[in-house]
Amino acid sequence: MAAPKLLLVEDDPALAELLEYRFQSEGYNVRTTADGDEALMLADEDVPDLVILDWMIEGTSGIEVCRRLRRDKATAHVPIIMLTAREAEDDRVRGLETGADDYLTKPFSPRELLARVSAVLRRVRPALAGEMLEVGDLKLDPVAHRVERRGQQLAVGPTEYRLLKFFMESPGRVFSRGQLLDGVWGTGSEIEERTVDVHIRRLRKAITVGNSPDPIRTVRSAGYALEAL
Amino acid sequence: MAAPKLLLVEDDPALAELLEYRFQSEGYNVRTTADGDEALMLADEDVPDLVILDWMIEGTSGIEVCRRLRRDKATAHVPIIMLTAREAEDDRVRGLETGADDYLTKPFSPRELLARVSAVLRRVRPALAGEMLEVGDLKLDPVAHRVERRGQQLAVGPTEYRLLKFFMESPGRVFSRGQLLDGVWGTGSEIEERTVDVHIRRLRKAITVGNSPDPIRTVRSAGYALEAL
DNA sequence: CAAAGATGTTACAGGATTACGACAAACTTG
DNA sequence: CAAGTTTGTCGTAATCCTGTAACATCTTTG
Repeated sequence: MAAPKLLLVEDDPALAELLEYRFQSEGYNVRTTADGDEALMLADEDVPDLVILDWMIEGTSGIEVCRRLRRDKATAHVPIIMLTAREAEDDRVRGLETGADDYLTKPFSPRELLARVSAVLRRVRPALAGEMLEVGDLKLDPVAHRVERRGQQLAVGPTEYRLLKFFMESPGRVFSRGQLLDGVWGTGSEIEERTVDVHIRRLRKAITVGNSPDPIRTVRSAGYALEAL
Repeated sequence: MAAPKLLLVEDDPALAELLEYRFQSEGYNVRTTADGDEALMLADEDVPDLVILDWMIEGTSGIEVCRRLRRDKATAHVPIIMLTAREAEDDRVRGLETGADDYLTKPFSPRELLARVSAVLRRVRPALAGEMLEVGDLKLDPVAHRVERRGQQLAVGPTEYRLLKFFMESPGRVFSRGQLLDGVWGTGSEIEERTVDVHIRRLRKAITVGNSPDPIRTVRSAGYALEAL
Protein backbone atom coordinates (compact mmCIF):
# COMPACT_ATOMS: atom_id res chain seq x y z
CA MET A 1 0.00 0.00 0.00
CA ALA A 2 1.39 3.38 -1.00
CA ALA A 3 2.42 5.62 1.88
CA PRO A 4 -0.09 8.41 2.49
CA LYS A 5 1.31 11.73 1.33
CA LEU A 6 1.15 14.50 3.91
CA LEU A 7 1.85 18.16 3.44
CA LEU A 8 2.90 19.87 6.64
CA VAL A 9 2.70 23.65 6.77
CA GLU A 10 4.32 24.83 9.98
CA ASP A 11 6.67 27.71 10.60
CA ASP A 12 8.03 26.69 13.97
CA PRO A 13 11.19 24.81 12.87
CA ALA A 14 11.44 22.75 16.04
CA LEU A 15 7.85 21.54 15.87
CA ALA A 16 8.04 20.96 12.14
CA GLU A 17 11.10 18.78 12.48
CA LEU A 18 9.65 16.83 15.36
CA LEU A 19 6.42 16.11 13.51
CA GLU A 20 8.18 15.30 10.26
CA TYR A 21 10.30 12.75 12.05
CA ARG A 22 7.36 11.17 13.85
CA PHE A 23 5.24 10.88 10.76
CA GLN A 24 8.02 9.46 8.68
CA SER A 25 8.70 6.77 11.23
CA GLU A 26 4.98 5.92 11.12
CA GLY A 27 5.28 5.29 7.42
CA TYR A 28 3.99 8.55 6.05
CA ASN A 29 5.48 10.45 3.18
CA VAL A 30 5.91 14.03 4.41
CA ARG A 31 6.79 17.27 2.74
CA THR A 32 7.22 20.34 4.89
CA THR A 33 7.16 24.06 4.29
CA ALA A 34 6.90 27.12 6.46
CA ASP A 35 5.40 29.33 3.82
CA GLY A 36 1.78 29.55 2.72
CA ASP A 37 2.45 30.30 -0.92
CA GLU A 38 4.98 27.55 -1.20
CA ALA A 39 2.45 25.21 0.38
CA LEU A 40 -0.02 26.00 -2.38
CA MET A 41 2.62 25.36 -5.00
CA LEU A 42 3.59 22.05 -3.49
CA ALA A 43 -0.02 21.00 -3.18
CA ASP A 44 -0.60 21.91 -6.79
CA GLU A 45 2.33 20.07 -8.27
CA ASP A 46 1.69 16.87 -6.35
CA VAL A 47 -1.67 16.64 -4.64
CA PRO A 48 -1.22 15.32 -1.09
CA ASP A 49 -3.61 12.98 0.71
CA LEU A 50 -3.90 15.28 3.70
CA VAL A 51 -2.72 18.73 4.73
CA ILE A 52 -1.68 19.75 8.23
CA LEU A 53 -1.88 23.48 8.34
CA ASP A 54 -0.76 25.91 10.99
CA TRP A 55 -3.13 28.81 11.38
CA MET A 56 -0.39 31.36 11.98
CA ILE A 57 2.23 31.17 9.28
CA GLU A 58 4.29 33.56 7.23
CA GLY A 59 3.19 34.80 3.87
CA THR A 60 -0.38 33.83 3.05
CA SER A 61 -2.32 33.14 6.23
CA GLY A 62 -3.49 29.67 7.15
CA ILE A 63 -7.13 30.39 6.61
CA GLU A 64 -6.34 31.86 3.23
CA VAL A 65 -4.36 28.79 2.25
CA CYS A 66 -7.30 26.68 3.33
CA ARG A 67 -9.66 28.73 1.24
CA ARG A 68 -7.48 28.53 -1.85
CA LEU A 69 -6.99 24.82 -1.51
CA ARG A 70 -10.74 24.46 -1.46
CA ARG A 71 -11.17 26.68 -4.46
CA ASP A 72 -8.80 24.77 -6.70
CA LYS A 73 -10.61 21.81 -8.11
CA ALA A 74 -7.62 19.52 -7.83
CA THR A 75 -7.25 20.06 -4.10
CA ALA A 76 -10.86 20.82 -3.20
CA HIS A 77 -11.40 17.48 -1.53
CA VAL A 78 -8.09 17.07 0.25
CA PRO A 79 -8.74 16.87 3.98
CA ILE A 80 -7.19 19.60 6.10
CA ILE A 81 -6.28 19.55 9.78
CA MET A 82 -5.62 22.99 11.22
CA LEU A 83 -3.27 23.73 14.07
CA THR A 84 -4.09 26.78 16.10
CA ALA A 85 -2.45 28.39 19.09
CA ARG A 86 -5.54 30.36 19.85
CA GLU A 87 -8.17 29.22 22.26
CA ALA A 88 -10.87 31.40 20.81
CA GLU A 89 -13.86 29.38 19.72
CA ASP A 90 -14.52 31.84 16.92
CA ASP A 91 -11.32 30.88 15.18
CA ARG A 92 -12.03 27.22 15.46
CA VAL A 93 -15.52 27.65 14.11
CA ARG A 94 -14.22 29.86 11.34
CA GLY A 95 -11.64 27.26 10.43
CA LEU A 96 -14.24 24.54 10.15
CA GLU A 97 -16.51 26.77 8.14
CA THR A 98 -13.72 27.59 5.72
CA GLY A 99 -13.45 23.94 4.95
CA ALA A 100 -10.97 22.51 7.42
CA ASP A 101 -11.91 19.01 8.47
CA ASP A 102 -10.52 19.18 11.92
CA TYR A 103 -8.30 21.23 14.16
CA LEU A 104 -6.02 20.84 17.11
CA THR A 105 -5.24 23.47 19.68
CA LYS A 106 -1.61 23.91 20.66
CA PRO A 107 -0.12 22.52 22.68
CA PHE A 108 -0.93 18.99 21.57
CA SER A 109 0.98 15.76 21.64
CA PRO A 110 2.29 14.19 18.44
CA ARG A 111 0.42 11.06 19.45
CA GLU A 112 -2.87 12.88 19.41
CA LEU A 113 -2.14 14.40 16.02
CA LEU A 114 -1.27 10.97 14.70
CA ALA A 115 -4.58 9.60 15.92
CA ARG A 116 -6.42 12.45 14.24
CA VAL A 117 -4.62 12.07 10.96
CA SER A 118 -5.31 8.40 10.94
CA ALA A 119 -8.97 8.96 11.83
CA VAL A 120 -9.46 11.52 9.08
CA LEU A 121 -7.70 9.40 6.50
CA ARG A 122 -9.72 6.37 7.44
CA ARG A 123 -12.85 8.40 6.90
CA VAL A 124 -11.87 10.06 3.66
CA ARG A 125 -9.52 7.60 2.01
CA PRO A 126 -10.36 4.19 3.45
CA ALA A 127 -7.99 2.51 1.01
CA LEU A 128 -5.01 4.29 2.56
CA ALA A 129 -5.91 2.76 5.90
CA GLY A 130 -6.14 -0.66 4.35
CA GLU A 131 -9.91 -0.90 4.53
CA MET A 132 -11.97 -2.77 2.05
CA LEU A 133 -13.61 -0.64 -0.59
CA GLU A 134 -17.12 -1.55 -1.66
CA VAL A 135 -19.18 0.07 -4.35
CA GLY A 136 -22.29 -1.69 -5.54
CA ASP A 137 -21.34 -5.30 -6.10
CA LEU A 138 -17.66 -4.46 -6.52
CA LYS A 139 -15.20 -5.20 -3.77
CA LEU A 140 -11.60 -4.09 -3.71
CA ASP A 141 -9.13 -5.22 -1.08
CA PRO A 142 -6.23 -2.74 -1.08
CA VAL A 143 -4.11 -4.95 1.13
CA ALA A 144 -4.46 -8.14 -0.86
CA HIS A 145 -4.61 -6.20 -4.12
CA ARG A 146 -7.67 -8.10 -5.12
CA VAL A 147 -10.88 -7.21 -6.86
CA GLU A 148 -14.02 -9.22 -6.92
CA ARG A 149 -17.54 -8.89 -8.18
CA ARG A 150 -20.41 -11.07 -7.13
CA GLY A 151 -17.95 -13.20 -5.23
CA GLN A 152 -15.88 -13.79 -8.32
CA GLN A 153 -12.21 -12.91 -8.57
CA LEU A 154 -11.37 -10.52 -11.37
CA ALA A 155 -8.17 -10.32 -13.35
CA VAL A 156 -7.40 -6.63 -13.39
CA GLY A 157 -4.18 -5.16 -14.80
CA PRO A 158 -2.02 -2.78 -12.76
CA THR A 159 -3.24 0.45 -14.33
CA GLU A 160 -6.85 -0.70 -14.36
CA TYR A 161 -6.50 -1.58 -10.69
CA ARG A 162 -5.29 1.88 -9.78
CA LEU A 163 -7.98 3.42 -11.90
CA LEU A 164 -10.69 1.35 -10.27
CA LYS A 165 -9.39 2.11 -6.80
CA PHE A 166 -9.37 5.79 -7.61
CA PHE A 167 -12.97 5.60 -8.74
CA MET A 168 -14.04 3.58 -5.74
CA GLU A 169 -12.69 6.16 -3.35
CA SER A 170 -15.23 8.64 -4.70
CA PRO A 171 -18.21 6.72 -5.97
CA GLY A 172 -20.56 8.62 -8.20
CA ARG A 173 -18.21 11.48 -8.74
CA VAL A 174 -17.36 12.49 -12.27
CA PHE A 175 -13.70 12.87 -13.14
CA SER A 176 -12.36 14.55 -16.23
CA ARG A 177 -9.64 12.81 -18.18
CA GLY A 178 -7.19 15.34 -16.82
CA GLN A 179 -8.17 14.57 -13.25
CA LEU A 180 -7.83 10.86 -13.88
CA LEU A 181 -4.38 11.35 -15.37
CA ASP A 182 -3.36 13.35 -12.31
CA GLY A 183 -4.88 10.98 -9.82
CA VAL A 184 -4.02 7.65 -11.37
CA TRP A 185 -0.94 8.28 -13.50
CA GLY A 186 0.52 10.99 -11.28
CA THR A 187 0.64 14.72 -11.68
CA GLY A 188 2.39 15.99 -14.73
CA SER A 189 2.22 12.81 -16.75
CA GLU A 190 2.78 13.45 -20.42
CA ILE A 191 0.08 11.18 -21.64
CA GLU A 192 -2.59 11.73 -24.24
CA GLU A 193 -6.01 12.23 -22.73
CA ARG A 194 -7.46 9.81 -25.25
CA THR A 195 -5.44 7.09 -23.63
CA VAL A 196 -7.77 7.27 -20.67
CA ASP A 197 -10.57 6.06 -22.90
CA VAL A 198 -8.64 2.94 -23.71
CA HIS A 199 -8.02 2.13 -20.08
CA ILE A 200 -11.64 2.77 -19.26
CA ARG A 201 -12.50 0.27 -21.92
CA ARG A 202 -10.04 -2.24 -20.51
CA LEU A 203 -11.41 -1.71 -17.03
CA ARG A 204 -14.94 -2.19 -18.26
CA LYS A 205 -13.94 -5.41 -19.90
CA ALA A 206 -12.10 -6.59 -16.80
CA ILE A 207 -14.96 -6.04 -14.39
CA THR A 208 -17.59 -7.65 -16.56
CA VAL A 209 -18.79 -10.94 -15.18
CA GLY A 210 -21.53 -12.69 -17.08
CA ASN A 211 -23.98 -10.08 -18.26
CA SER A 212 -23.46 -7.73 -15.35
CA PRO A 213 -24.32 -4.08 -15.96
CA ASP A 214 -21.58 -1.59 -16.68
CA PRO A 215 -21.01 0.49 -13.53
CA ILE A 216 -18.85 3.05 -15.33
CA ARG A 217 -20.88 5.94 -16.63
CA THR A 218 -19.62 8.00 -19.53
CA VAL A 219 -20.43 11.67 -19.07
CA ARG A 220 -20.10 13.23 -22.43
CA SER A 221 -17.80 16.23 -22.57
CA ALA A 222 -17.04 15.81 -18.87
CA GLY A 223 -15.42 12.47 -18.12
CA TYR A 224 -16.31 9.23 -16.37
CA ALA A 225 -17.85 8.17 -13.08
CA LEU A 226 -18.27 4.92 -11.19
CA GLU A 227 -21.87 4.31 -10.24
CA ALA A 228 -23.03 2.48 -7.14
CA LEU A 229 -25.67 0.58 -9.08
CA MET B 1 -32.92 18.59 0.42
CA ALA B 2 -33.88 15.98 2.93
CA ALA B 3 -33.05 16.99 6.48
CA PRO B 4 -29.97 15.19 7.78
CA LYS B 5 -30.96 12.63 10.40
CA LEU B 6 -29.08 12.90 13.67
CA LEU B 7 -29.07 10.50 16.56
CA LEU B 8 -28.20 12.19 19.85
CA VAL B 9 -27.13 9.98 22.73
CA GLU B 10 -26.87 12.12 25.83
CA ASP B 11 -27.97 11.41 29.37
CA ASP B 12 -27.91 14.90 30.76
CA PRO B 13 -31.54 15.94 30.22
CA ALA B 14 -30.80 19.65 30.20
CA LEU B 15 -28.04 19.41 27.62
CA ALA B 16 -30.01 16.97 25.52
CA GLU B 17 -32.98 19.25 25.35
CA LEU B 18 -30.88 22.26 24.53
CA LEU B 19 -29.08 20.50 21.70
CA GLU B 20 -32.22 18.93 20.36
CA TYR B 21 -33.83 22.31 20.14
CA ARG B 22 -30.84 23.95 18.47
CA PHE B 23 -30.44 21.24 15.88
CA GLN B 24 -34.09 21.16 15.06
CA SER B 25 -34.15 24.88 14.45
CA GLU B 26 -31.18 24.43 12.12
CA GLY B 27 -33.22 22.06 10.02
CA TYR B 28 -31.96 18.76 11.32
CA ASN B 29 -34.07 15.76 12.09
CA VAL B 30 -33.13 14.69 15.61
CA ARG B 31 -33.89 11.66 17.72
CA THR B 32 -32.64 11.58 21.28
CA THR B 33 -32.01 8.91 23.83
CA ALA B 34 -30.14 8.67 27.09
CA ASP B 35 -29.48 4.98 26.90
CA GLY B 36 -26.77 3.15 24.99
CA ASP B 37 -28.76 0.06 24.16
CA GLU B 38 -31.71 2.08 23.02
CA ALA B 39 -29.35 4.10 20.85
CA LEU B 40 -28.24 0.94 19.08
CA MET B 41 -31.83 -0.05 18.51
CA LEU B 42 -32.76 3.32 17.11
CA ALA B 43 -29.70 3.35 14.87
CA ASP B 44 -30.59 -0.07 13.64
CA GLU B 45 -34.20 0.57 12.80
CA ASP B 46 -33.52 3.81 10.95
CA VAL B 47 -29.88 4.45 10.10
CA PRO B 48 -29.01 8.05 10.94
CA ASP B 49 -26.68 10.26 8.92
CA LEU B 50 -24.61 11.09 11.97
CA VAL B 51 -24.41 10.09 15.62
CA ILE B 52 -23.55 12.41 18.48
CA LEU B 53 -22.49 10.21 21.32
CA ASP B 54 -21.78 11.05 24.91
CA TRP B 55 -18.89 9.09 26.34
CA MET B 56 -20.46 8.67 29.75
CA ILE B 57 -23.95 7.29 29.47
CA GLU B 58 -26.08 4.78 31.26
CA GLY B 59 -26.28 1.21 30.15
CA THR B 60 -23.77 0.33 27.49
CA SER B 61 -20.85 2.73 27.60
CA GLY B 62 -20.22 5.25 24.86
CA ILE B 63 -17.13 3.56 23.59
CA GLU B 64 -18.96 0.26 23.47
CA VAL B 65 -21.80 1.80 21.50
CA CYS B 66 -19.24 3.21 19.12
CA ARG B 67 -17.63 -0.18 18.66
CA ARG B 68 -20.92 -1.92 18.03
CA LEU B 69 -22.05 0.69 15.55
CA ARG B 70 -18.84 0.08 13.64
CA ARG B 71 -19.29 -3.64 13.72
CA ASP B 72 -22.76 -3.65 12.24
CA LYS B 73 -22.49 -3.33 8.50
CA ALA B 74 -25.49 -1.06 8.23
CA THR B 75 -24.04 1.53 10.55
CA ALA B 76 -20.33 0.92 9.99
CA HIS B 77 -19.86 4.08 7.99
CA VAL B 78 -22.08 6.45 9.92
CA PRO B 79 -19.90 9.27 11.24
CA ILE B 80 -19.72 9.59 15.00
CA ILE B 81 -18.91 12.64 17.08
CA MET B 82 -18.10 11.87 20.69
CA LEU B 83 -18.74 14.15 23.61
CA THR B 84 -16.45 13.69 26.55
CA ALA B 85 -16.21 15.39 29.88
CA ARG B 86 -12.74 14.10 30.44
CA GLU B 87 -9.70 16.05 29.58
CA ALA B 88 -7.46 13.01 29.41
CA GLU B 89 -5.75 12.71 26.10
CA ASP B 90 -5.84 8.94 26.39
CA ASP B 91 -9.60 8.91 26.18
CA ARG B 92 -9.66 11.14 23.16
CA VAL B 93 -7.12 9.02 21.35
CA ARG B 94 -8.97 5.89 22.35
CA GLY B 95 -12.19 7.35 21.03
CA LEU B 96 -10.65 8.10 17.67
CA GLU B 97 -9.07 4.68 17.50
CA THR B 98 -12.38 3.02 18.23
CA GLY B 99 -13.80 4.64 15.15
CA ALA B 100 -15.18 7.96 16.23
CA ASP B 101 -14.73 10.60 13.60
CA ASP B 102 -14.37 13.47 15.96
CA TYR B 103 -14.83 14.49 19.55
CA LEU B 104 -15.64 17.53 21.60
CA THR B 105 -14.62 18.14 25.17
CA LYS B 106 -17.21 19.49 27.54
CA PRO B 107 -17.96 22.22 28.06
CA PHE B 108 -18.50 23.24 24.47
CA SER B 109 -20.86 25.68 22.84
CA PRO B 110 -23.76 24.47 20.70
CA ARG B 111 -22.41 26.65 17.97
CA GLU B 112 -19.16 24.77 17.88
CA LEU B 113 -20.93 21.44 17.78
CA LEU B 114 -23.06 22.69 14.91
CA ALA B 115 -19.96 23.69 12.96
CA ARG B 116 -18.45 20.26 13.56
CA VAL B 117 -21.55 18.39 12.53
CA SER B 118 -21.80 20.42 9.37
CA ALA B 119 -18.11 19.90 8.60
CA VAL B 120 -18.32 16.16 9.05
CA LEU B 121 -21.49 15.89 7.00
CA ARG B 122 -19.99 17.96 4.24
CA ARG B 123 -17.15 15.45 4.04
CA VAL B 124 -19.13 12.30 4.23
CA ARG B 125 -22.41 13.13 2.57
CA PRO B 126 -21.86 16.18 0.37
CA ALA B 127 -25.43 15.98 -0.79
CA LEU B 128 -26.64 16.61 2.74
CA ALA B 129 -24.45 19.63 3.31
CA GLY B 130 -25.81 21.63 0.44
CA GLU B 131 -23.29 21.07 -2.31
CA MET B 132 -26.34 20.38 -4.37
CA LEU B 133 -28.50 22.79 -6.30
CA GLU B 134 -32.22 22.61 -5.71
CA VAL B 135 -34.94 24.64 -7.30
CA GLY B 136 -38.50 23.53 -6.83
CA ASP B 137 -38.57 19.80 -7.48
CA LEU B 138 -35.39 19.93 -9.53
CA LYS B 139 -32.14 18.66 -8.11
CA LEU B 140 -28.75 19.03 -9.72
CA ASP B 141 -25.66 17.37 -8.34
CA PRO B 142 -22.65 19.13 -9.83
CA VAL B 143 -20.23 16.54 -8.49
CA ALA B 144 -21.98 13.54 -9.93
CA HIS B 145 -23.20 15.53 -12.93
CA ARG B 146 -26.69 14.34 -12.33
CA VAL B 147 -30.11 15.88 -12.59
CA GLU B 148 -33.24 14.51 -11.10
CA ARG B 149 -36.85 15.55 -10.72
CA ARG B 150 -39.29 13.91 -8.36
CA GLY B 151 -36.66 11.33 -7.60
CA GLN B 152 -36.34 10.40 -11.24
CA GLN B 153 -33.06 10.54 -13.13
CA LEU B 154 -33.08 12.77 -16.16
CA ALA B 155 -31.07 12.39 -19.33
CA VAL B 156 -29.73 15.84 -20.02
CA GLY B 157 -27.25 16.66 -22.78
CA PRO B 158 -24.06 18.63 -22.11
CA THR B 159 -25.30 22.04 -23.20
CA GLU B 160 -28.67 21.57 -21.57
CA TYR B 161 -26.87 20.58 -18.39
CA ARG B 162 -24.80 23.75 -18.38
CA LEU B 163 -27.85 25.79 -19.20
CA LEU B 164 -29.87 24.29 -16.38
CA LYS B 165 -27.04 24.72 -13.92
CA PHE B 166 -26.73 28.34 -14.93
CA PHE B 167 -30.42 28.90 -14.33
CA MET B 168 -30.39 27.06 -11.02
CA GLU B 169 -27.64 29.27 -9.69
CA SER B 170 -30.01 32.24 -9.97
CA PRO B 171 -33.54 30.95 -9.62
CA GLY B 172 -36.29 33.27 -10.74
CA ARG B 173 -33.98 35.64 -12.51
CA VAL B 174 -34.64 36.49 -16.14
CA PHE B 175 -31.75 36.17 -18.57
CA SER B 176 -31.69 37.59 -22.07
CA ARG B 177 -30.49 35.38 -24.88
CA GLY B 178 -27.28 37.37 -24.95
CA GLN B 179 -26.67 36.79 -21.27
CA LEU B 180 -27.32 33.10 -21.66
CA LEU B 181 -24.88 32.91 -24.55
CA ASP B 182 -22.25 34.62 -22.45
CA GLY B 183 -22.89 32.59 -19.34
CA VAL B 184 -23.40 29.17 -20.85
CA TRP B 185 -21.57 29.21 -24.16
CA GLY B 186 -18.82 31.57 -23.04
CA THR B 187 -18.16 35.18 -23.74
CA GLY B 188 -17.72 36.06 -27.35
CA SER B 189 -19.45 33.07 -28.82
CA GLU B 190 -20.49 33.66 -32.39
CA ILE B 191 -23.82 32.00 -32.15
CA GLU B 192 -27.24 33.04 -33.34
CA GLU B 193 -29.45 34.19 -30.51
CA ARG B 194 -32.31 32.13 -31.82
CA THR B 195 -30.25 29.04 -31.11
CA VAL B 196 -30.94 29.61 -27.44
CA ASP B 197 -34.60 28.97 -28.12
CA VAL B 198 -33.81 25.54 -29.44
CA HIS B 199 -31.79 24.62 -26.39
CA ILE B 200 -34.50 25.94 -24.11
CA ARG B 201 -36.86 23.69 -25.96
CA ARG B 202 -34.51 20.74 -25.55
CA LEU B 203 -34.07 21.49 -21.87
CA ARG B 204 -37.82 21.71 -21.36
CA LYS B 205 -38.23 18.38 -23.02
CA ALA B 206 -35.44 16.84 -20.98
CA ILE B 207 -36.78 17.89 -17.60
CA THR B 208 -40.34 16.84 -18.27
CA VAL B 209 -41.38 13.83 -16.25
CA GLY B 210 -44.96 12.67 -16.61
CA ASN B 211 -47.17 15.71 -16.75
CA SER B 212 -44.97 17.90 -14.61
CA PRO B 213 -45.36 21.65 -15.04
CA ASP B 214 -42.83 23.60 -17.08
CA PRO B 215 -40.55 25.48 -14.68
CA ILE B 216 -39.02 27.61 -17.43
CA ARG B 217 -40.85 30.86 -17.91
CA THR B 218 -40.67 32.69 -21.20
CA VAL B 219 -40.51 36.43 -20.77
CA ARG B 220 -41.51 37.90 -24.03
CA SER B 221 -38.98 40.26 -25.55
CA ALA B 222 -36.73 39.78 -22.53
CA GLY B 223 -35.59 36.18 -22.23
CA TYR B 224 -36.13 33.17 -19.99
CA ALA B 225 -36.18 32.40 -16.30
CA LEU B 226 -36.31 29.28 -14.15
CA GLU B 227 -39.15 29.40 -11.66
CA ALA B 228 -39.11 27.74 -8.25
CA LEU B 229 -42.61 26.34 -8.63
C1' DC C 1 -58.91 41.90 -38.12
C1' DA C 2 -54.48 42.19 -40.43
C1' DA C 3 -49.74 42.78 -40.04
C1' DA C 4 -45.62 42.66 -37.65
C1' DG C 5 -42.96 40.70 -34.14
C1' DA C 6 -41.61 37.08 -31.09
C1' DT C 7 -41.43 32.38 -29.72
C1' DG C 8 -42.29 27.20 -30.45
C1' DT C 9 -41.28 23.18 -33.15
C1' DT C 10 -39.11 20.14 -36.33
C1' DA C 11 -35.66 18.27 -39.36
C1' DC C 12 -31.09 17.77 -40.80
C1' DA C 13 -26.23 17.83 -41.94
C1' DG C 14 -21.92 18.73 -40.20
C1' DG C 15 -19.16 18.47 -36.15
C1' DA C 16 -17.59 16.74 -31.91
C1' DT C 17 -16.95 12.98 -28.78
C1' DT C 18 -16.45 8.32 -27.55
C1' DA C 19 -15.91 3.12 -28.41
C1' DC C 20 -13.27 -0.34 -30.44
C1' DG C 21 -9.63 -3.14 -32.42
C1' DA C 22 -4.94 -3.54 -33.57
C1' DC C 23 -0.01 -2.83 -32.94
C1' DA C 24 4.70 -1.90 -31.53
C1' DA C 25 7.48 -0.69 -27.74
C1' DA C 26 8.43 -1.18 -22.93
C1' DC C 27 8.27 -3.85 -19.14
C1' DT C 28 7.90 -8.38 -16.13
C1' DT C 29 8.68 -12.71 -15.03
C1' DG C 30 10.51 -17.13 -14.88
C1' DC D 1 17.24 -14.33 -22.37
C1' DA D 2 12.71 -15.67 -24.02
C1' DA D 3 7.80 -15.70 -23.41
C1' DG D 4 4.27 -13.36 -21.97
C1' DT D 5 2.00 -8.88 -20.19
C1' DT D 6 1.19 -4.39 -20.08
C1' DT D 7 1.00 0.23 -22.05
C1' DG D 8 0.44 4.17 -24.89
C1' DT D 9 -0.97 5.65 -29.48
C1' DC D 10 -3.54 5.49 -33.92
C1' DG D 11 -7.07 5.05 -37.22
C1' DT D 12 -11.70 4.11 -37.89
C1' DA D 13 -16.47 3.15 -36.78
C1' DA D 14 -20.36 4.28 -34.11
C1' DT D 15 -22.82 7.53 -31.56
C1' DC D 16 -24.31 11.61 -29.88
C1' DC D 17 -24.58 16.61 -29.96
C1' DT D 18 -25.09 21.20 -32.05
C1' DG D 19 -26.25 25.12 -34.70
C1' DT D 20 -29.12 26.67 -38.33
C1' DA D 21 -32.84 27.23 -41.24
C1' DA D 22 -37.58 26.84 -42.37
C1' DC D 23 -42.12 26.80 -40.99
C1' DA D 24 -45.91 26.91 -37.45
C1' DT D 25 -48.02 29.21 -33.69
C1' DC D 26 -48.86 32.74 -30.58
C1' DT D 27 -48.93 37.86 -29.04
C1' DT D 28 -49.05 42.50 -29.60
C1' DT D 29 -50.25 46.55 -32.02
C1' DG D 30 -52.50 49.70 -35.08
